[in-house]
Amino acid sequence: MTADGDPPVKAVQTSHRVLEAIIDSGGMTLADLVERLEHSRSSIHNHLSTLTQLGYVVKDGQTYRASLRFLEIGTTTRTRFALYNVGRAHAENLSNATGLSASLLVFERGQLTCLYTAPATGVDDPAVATGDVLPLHCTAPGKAILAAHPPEEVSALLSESERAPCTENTQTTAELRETLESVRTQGWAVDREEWRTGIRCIATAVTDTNGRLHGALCVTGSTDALSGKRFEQDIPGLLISSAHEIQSELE
Amino acid sequence: MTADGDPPVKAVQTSHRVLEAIIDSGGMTLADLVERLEHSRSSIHNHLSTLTQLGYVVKDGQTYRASLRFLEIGTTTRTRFALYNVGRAHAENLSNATGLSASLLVFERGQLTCLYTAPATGVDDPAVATGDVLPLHCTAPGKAILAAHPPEEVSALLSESERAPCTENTQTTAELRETLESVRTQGWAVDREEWRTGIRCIATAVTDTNGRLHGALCVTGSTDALSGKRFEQDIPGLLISSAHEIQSELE
DNA sequence: ATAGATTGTCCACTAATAGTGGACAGCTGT
DNA sequence: ACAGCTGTCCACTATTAGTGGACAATCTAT
Repeated sequence: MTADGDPPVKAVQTSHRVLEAIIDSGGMTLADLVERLEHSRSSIHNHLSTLTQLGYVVKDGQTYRASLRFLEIGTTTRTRFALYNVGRAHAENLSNATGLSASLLVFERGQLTCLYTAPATGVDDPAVATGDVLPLHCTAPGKAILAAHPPEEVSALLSESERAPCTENTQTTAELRETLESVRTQGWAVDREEWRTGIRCIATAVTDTNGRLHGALCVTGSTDALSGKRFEQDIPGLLISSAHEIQSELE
Repeated sequence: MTADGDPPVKAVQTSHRVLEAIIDSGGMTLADLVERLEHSRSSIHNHLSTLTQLGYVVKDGQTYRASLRFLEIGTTTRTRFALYNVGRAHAENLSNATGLSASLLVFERGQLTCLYTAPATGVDDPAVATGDVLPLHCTAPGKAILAAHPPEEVSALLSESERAPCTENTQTTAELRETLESVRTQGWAVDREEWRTGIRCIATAVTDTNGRLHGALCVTGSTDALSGKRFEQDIPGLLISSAHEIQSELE
């Protein structure tokens, strides 16, 4: 899937490398790119002008950056997910009912990507925002997705992503294995500051009426907003019933 | 800018064509692509597996579709816009104050792209949503952007986009020219069902304290929610003051 | 305004490869 | 079992991606 080995069309790969460098530096100049990538200046310039001409890159003064084409394509792609179209309204309701941020997530290419977050009122910068990619091993939605797969596949799924601890609370692989077992019987997964300090999360997998896995639904909040009976019972109850509502509307 | 003529790196162009076909059909099979594009089956398959390996495309059963990588990159790119980071909260406030949907838009590559929409409460599907691309000549934010440019550049900007009428109310180019003049003196632009029937919109350009154009702010609603004194005075007043607040925070 | 740095463009050259068409195995769903 | 489509491989050739260097154009800061 995300196999290594050079792709068949190598020119596309080098354009990809140029793009990657631009993206995760937030904008680079030609000279910077020549320095970072192992290609001649003319070659990089050719790729830059190709990407610019095709609309993927924009030149701001001297620096090149990714264009808003990606946002356009991304939001278009999002509407192809039934989980998004059906689940958005339910995420809003869940957010209102709990006072927490509620997110829809999809498992694709071995990655967990957030399709949509209904932010809690007053929260301008939720921990999980639209477009964010979350680790599988230390987040509630990640565990919910893992638990929805056959146990023998789990280690393969984990090898794709990093398994590095994110906080001092991140579970070890052995702990995780036990946790997944209880997630399967319990029906929901939790994350107690295992990903980000001060952040707790509760999640459940979302399947359609045929049992096909569509993704996950989760609520996120600070540890003090998510504790005690609320954390153990009330919120999970609301979460599960939201997931069931979505399930009945899928397909 | 969006100049024609083949880009220097042609393999990237053909990958681009494959991607385009996939995107605006919402997913295609190999056979379909071979039929639509003028390339051999092996070649298209090579591009498909390259794009898949690099993470831009995903195979669902037999059909290829764009991946959520675009959403990830798109939302990352969005955070590089000061207008987004500063304006989001103001758009929320404006939406609450007016009961309408409020959007932030940016002019890039001759296109007007919506960075963010704060939907009116109860509206699940706003007319202008995040990632949407709007025409310049028949929308309020489009006119606001056009009016922010020197008059002699306007026709060049319009030639990039289509100038086709969208509804029976769409202004002719001559009417538009006069309108832009009054937008410049008045400070805001309107759209009376010129783009979508039943939809009205009011917009203003947003500049920073140095006069640099960052984009536009607009509110959108149904014609019955946007009429009379509200449409002529109240809403424009709120809009302009929101824009001034944003301006003072930019830079 | 001027100087220094960076970028856009062009060129000649070569090793590399994108693209073709066909063949065959593997998978999928009827 | 069968038909249809996909993944993979192959040999071949015209094309081209990539190199390095040169010069003009453009931008930036003094």
